[in-house]
Amino acid sequence: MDGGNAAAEKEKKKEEEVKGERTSPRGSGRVPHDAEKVSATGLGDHRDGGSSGTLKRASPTHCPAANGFVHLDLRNPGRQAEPANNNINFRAAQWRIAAPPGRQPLPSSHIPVPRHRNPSGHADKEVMAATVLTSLSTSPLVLNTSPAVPEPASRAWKEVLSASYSSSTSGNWSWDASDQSVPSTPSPPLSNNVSKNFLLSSRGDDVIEDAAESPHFMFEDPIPRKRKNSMKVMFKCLWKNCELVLSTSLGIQRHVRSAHLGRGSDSDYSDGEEDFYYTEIEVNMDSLTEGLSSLTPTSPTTSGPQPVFPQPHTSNAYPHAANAYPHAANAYPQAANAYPQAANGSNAVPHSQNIAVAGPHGGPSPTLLSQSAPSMLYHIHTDHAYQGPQGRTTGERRQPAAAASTSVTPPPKSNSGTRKPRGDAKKCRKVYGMEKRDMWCTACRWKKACQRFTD
DNA sequence: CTTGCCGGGAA
DNA sequence: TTCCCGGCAAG
Repeated sequence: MDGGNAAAEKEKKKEEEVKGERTSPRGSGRVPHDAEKVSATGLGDHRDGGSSGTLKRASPTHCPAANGFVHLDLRNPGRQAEPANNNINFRAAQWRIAAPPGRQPLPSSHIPVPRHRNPSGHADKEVMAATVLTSLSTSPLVLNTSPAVPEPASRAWKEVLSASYSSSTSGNWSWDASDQSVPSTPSPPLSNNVSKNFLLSSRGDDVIEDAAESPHFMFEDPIPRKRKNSMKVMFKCLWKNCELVLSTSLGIQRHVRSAHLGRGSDSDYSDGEEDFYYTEIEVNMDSLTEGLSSLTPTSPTTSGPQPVFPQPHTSNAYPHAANAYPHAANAYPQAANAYPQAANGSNAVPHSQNIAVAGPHGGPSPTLLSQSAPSMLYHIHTDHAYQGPQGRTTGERRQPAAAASTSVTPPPKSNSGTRKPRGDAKKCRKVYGMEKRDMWCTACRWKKACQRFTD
């Protein structure tokens, strides 16, 4: 009898204790819970300090807008086969020194990535135009900062271009104030539409395509940053029955050329006719990603082939990949190692094969995609990938490289919906009360589903 | 608020 | 495996 009472009392006490404790976390819902878990697993390095710290170390300034462009620089060190651990310092130095002496293959730190990718004449044209535009909007002085190094012509303009980029967006690397004394022609912030479009249409192709080619940068930062303004400019094919949407004008032009105008798919030649067959549209990326998140509840590593839902997939798969790379290269030299895993394990890449499209607005049917050459589809990824940098101006959450390789999100409560509805029947607890807990069915005692009074 | 019980940890 | 409990979510 003692025992029983004691036990009951104890229980009661406990229960009360619990209650007392319970009230406080109330309302916080799952968030803290999950957050806690995340951090516990080491997945969520949600401290800004930690994450951006690495980046900061590499960059002389903390200019947030730089994100989008850092990667341009990052790649060079790699190419030059610099020791990984030297990268940071080396790069930092480069940023300060406009024109390093000697015959560095790539004297300027901001030399754009585009390696030996086959330069399409068209792209050149476009970039040239972009260059002009850019130079118009930035100080001429800035252009001078780009060291005149004997290089192939193509490289020359690229340099100029990149110089402009750097100055107009992340203009304060090191030579900022001193060099550019042209306040009257303020460089457009990265976030504004002009530069955004600009990025998408011209440079986007250039760089992003590269990103696709060298995927080592597509790891890390599995947590897609929140885009504030998630409207994205896309290019939609107007050809009848073809609603292909690509994220780059170049891409859409190629598509039109090859798919509809019957030109060689790789033909560089453009007579401008394509322009009539596509239009610009705005797509709300948020809804895309939202859709995605609900569609891909499981981690890529474990999931098998998934139902094809191309649209959302694209949008999501790439954002983080993209964000990843700007700092990835320097922050995590070993990142390259991590990547292979990601590439193999995750199905992000495979999936993307037929994406290409579609806004949330009940977009084009997937079938249409098949019309377009697969190669086209690349553009969209890359572009999406590129989205990342734009949206993040403040520090964003990053994850250790290791975690990045596995999955994007912590295994979601996959079957949270399966929780069985509460029955009407009174359970042991209610029937017997706390005092007679020993009369409860074991399940009830264990806070499991009651076995005695089932529904 | 109370109650049922899932998910997961400890013994 | 058994037992326990934090905490979510329905009511």
